[in-house]
Amino acid sequence: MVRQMTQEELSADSWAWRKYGQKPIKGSPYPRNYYRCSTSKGCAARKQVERSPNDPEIFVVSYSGEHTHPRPTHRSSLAGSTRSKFATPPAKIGNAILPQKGSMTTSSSSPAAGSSFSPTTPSMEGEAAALIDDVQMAEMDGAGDDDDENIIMISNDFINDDDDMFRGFQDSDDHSSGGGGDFFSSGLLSSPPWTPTSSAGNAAKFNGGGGD
DNA sequence: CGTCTTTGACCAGCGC
DNA sequence: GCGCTGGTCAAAGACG
Repeated sequence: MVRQMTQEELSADSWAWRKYGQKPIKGSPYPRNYYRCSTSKGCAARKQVERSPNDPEIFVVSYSGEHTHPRPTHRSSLAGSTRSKFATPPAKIGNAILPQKGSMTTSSSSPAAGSSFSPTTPSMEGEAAALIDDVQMAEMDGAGDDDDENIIMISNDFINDDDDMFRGFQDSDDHSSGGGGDFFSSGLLSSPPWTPTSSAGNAAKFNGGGGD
């Protein structure tokens, strides 16, 4: 399953992922990060996260494998799971960072902005989840004719899972509808890139953007 | 102390 | 066979 999501959506992933690798990918200015489910030891679920070359605010996430355990509700038992270190402040990733190709083949240690990020287990679950709920609703409203501009679904299992997950936050929806805008005007994102009105532009960007 | 991230090394697949 | 590329391993250090 391949999915494109924003950093907020990435952060709202309620699974516990442990990073086990990062590699620079040829053709992409951003490295690819490899995560493995750390909730259960024998869980075979994995995901790969890389930034979209066309839009650095969009993360291309590839899921593989199946979780062999139910979705964790609390991760407090994990020692280091609460660390939410955003190494690169996402405020200015939209512009002004044009990665220079050349010297990131072997030495990926250069802390070029956006080279590393940690979407694992943020401490803002409730708010983010409620926000994502709005996102999903917006997708439902605006993406009726255009199937997939930001989110490409290959498997329906995760859709159902997300539905179940978000349904739990429905009751806290009031503050996200009224104050949801504050989230974006507070510096993280000036405007959500996936509003229905801008979907056409995104679709054009992904299809004919000429990224290759 | 347990789990995390980081990061270079290692391995397998592929094209020439 | 060789080199390139992508995926994984594992040691070392950091964090709560």
